[in-house]
Amino acid sequence: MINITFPDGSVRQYEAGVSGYDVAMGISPRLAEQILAVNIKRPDEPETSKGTTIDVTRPITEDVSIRLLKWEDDEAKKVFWHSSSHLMAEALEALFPGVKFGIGPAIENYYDVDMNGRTLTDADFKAIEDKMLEFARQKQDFCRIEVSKADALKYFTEKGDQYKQELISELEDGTITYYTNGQFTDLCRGPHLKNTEVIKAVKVLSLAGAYWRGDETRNQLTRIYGITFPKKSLLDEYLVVLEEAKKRDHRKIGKEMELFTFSQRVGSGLPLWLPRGAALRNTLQSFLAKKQAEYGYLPVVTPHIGAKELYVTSGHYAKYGKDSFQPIHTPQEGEEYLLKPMNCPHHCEIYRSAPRSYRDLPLRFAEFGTVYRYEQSGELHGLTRVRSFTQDDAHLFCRQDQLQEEFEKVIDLILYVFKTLKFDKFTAQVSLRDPKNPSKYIGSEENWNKAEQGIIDAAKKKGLPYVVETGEAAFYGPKLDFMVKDAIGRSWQLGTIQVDYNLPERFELEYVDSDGSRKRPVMIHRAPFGSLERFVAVLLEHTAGHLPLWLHPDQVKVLPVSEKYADYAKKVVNLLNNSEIHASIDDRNETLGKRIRETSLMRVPLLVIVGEKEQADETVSVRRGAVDQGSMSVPQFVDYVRNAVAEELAQ
RNA sequence: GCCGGUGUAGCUCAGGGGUAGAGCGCAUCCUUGGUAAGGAUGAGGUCAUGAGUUCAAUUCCCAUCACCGGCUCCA
Repeated sequence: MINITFPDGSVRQYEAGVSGYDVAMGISPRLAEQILAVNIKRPDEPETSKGTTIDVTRPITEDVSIRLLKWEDDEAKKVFWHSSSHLMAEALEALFPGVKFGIGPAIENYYDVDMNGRTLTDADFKAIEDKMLEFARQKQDFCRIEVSKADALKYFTEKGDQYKQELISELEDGTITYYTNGQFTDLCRGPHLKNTEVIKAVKVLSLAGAYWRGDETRNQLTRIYGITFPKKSLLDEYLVVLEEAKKRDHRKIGKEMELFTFSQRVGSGLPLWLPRGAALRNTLQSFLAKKQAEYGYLPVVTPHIGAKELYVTSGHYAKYGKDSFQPIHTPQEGEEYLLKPMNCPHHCEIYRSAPRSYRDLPLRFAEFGTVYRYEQSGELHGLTRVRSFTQDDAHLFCRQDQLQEEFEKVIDLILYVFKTLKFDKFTAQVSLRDPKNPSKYIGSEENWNKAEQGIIDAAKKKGLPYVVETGEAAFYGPKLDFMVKDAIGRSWQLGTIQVDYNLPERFELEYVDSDGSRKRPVMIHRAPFGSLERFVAVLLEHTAGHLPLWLHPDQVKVLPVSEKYADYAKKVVNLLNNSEIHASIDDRNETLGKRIRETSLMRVPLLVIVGEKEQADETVSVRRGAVDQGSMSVPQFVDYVRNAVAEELAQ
């Protein structure tokens, strides 16, 4: 007999070998129907362990704590979708004999397949969905089978599936399992559903190419994305959510709000900022510039090009020269210049422009620097990935004993920016070297260790929850990145802080220490927004374009109802302009309702209606968003707007 | 760069071998004291670009470019 502990703490005895399904059945048949998987945890596992998720039919042979997982549990969803991947593979094999399978992982809803030369298009989706549903209704059981490595290799060799062969050859004998459903057998660790019956709603979503094992030099497989649910209504809801998310797409909002555009003639990945977008950018820039001034940053300005030699010195040329915009040549001297892909080398030269004393440090050079990077055509994406973008860049040069404090102050600054803009759902990511690939990086082992430890210490000290990603470091140093998700859940890097011991060496940067000796400063690269372009994009998606009042490029609209009030309206505009509040006047003869509708589509947060019927000359009626604020005198109104902006900034 | 898709009026899109349509928007007028109001009239398009097949191409074929979803990459 074994003891099974339930989440409420109660313990029941069962025969060894009892399954999760049996346990559930003992409680109620209805529950047994609902559970998709079971999570078990042995008493000797540590507190933090999440236990192991297994098939509901797997025998349980020892004392465990048990959780019966229903659709509502994320672990159960994974099992459900993983089983759906197998169902899709079965459908594909039935429809297109000879296809070979790569990987259909549990965490994402896709399967990579080699279509054996056949091209799949979205016209095939319906057939795949129908076949999947057909198989699902057959109530195919998922059977777990343990096999030897030799047998497994033999099976997939005969089947001609080189991908599974490769996977198996890397596995250890004795740990290999198959799962079979219907006519389909797959190498798989599991766990899976009891049977396919619960899969009621199926949608094949999209196709993509994906390199086998993420390696550009290897075969490209067809990745088929899909989604399944235990109820049709859940699928419908999911599709609605997707549609809603598309409405928050910054490319759509940017067009509607007339913030930015692209021109085929200017070139792809080169954004054109329209007047309203430029106003938004400027507001963001001055917001940050003001804060940076408080933190002791010194604004600098550098050119958009630099001699090739500059980047040879920095090491960027060796690393990225071939994949960059190619050098600009001069007509006579045969000089070569590069469009600047980053500001750091220029700032290093500013540091070098004068002898520096330990008393001068830290020096913090800040620049809204526009940089140009040749991104592969397929990688371009709205404003989040472009070929010309403006970094809110700064480089801090400090002594080793100042590093920790400076780094922490940068974290404070970034948190301040994120908080003010209400980015509460960010992830801090510590990006370290890939220890398996040392040739990717420049600089000494010792410096890397120092820099990596410094970042981790600072993040810990600031109480920042972070995840560690190895292999994500820049080639010259480790990073602390702030990641934020867009409308449909894609993760983008915004703020970044990087510790760098390498560039100071390459540029032979020095300062004279208190004992008269020459020392090398440490450098911190940092950008709270990351880039204005990407930041605006994510900001728009987070707010669905309903920007905070203080940020809005068209904060106030003044709308005279009829022409006879035009003079008065102009007076209001002047007053507003003098109070540094943006206002515009539009005296086209249109109905008020129409104008309100239009401005709400434009997401103007504050609307002033001038010259309404019974109003005396000295009052305006004010609407904030959808809420009527009543009538107020013009000076009252100016105060009102000032206060509203201050309120938003203070929050 | 790679795989798949898309490119028709300001926007969202339909159409299809005989040089184009809808809804919304826009303009003018009428109606209406109102929060996405109604009516009438009208202006907008070398159907992404280039070459080809054809008596005839926006429609079919090919190439290019741009964009969309992924992969790879991301200083």
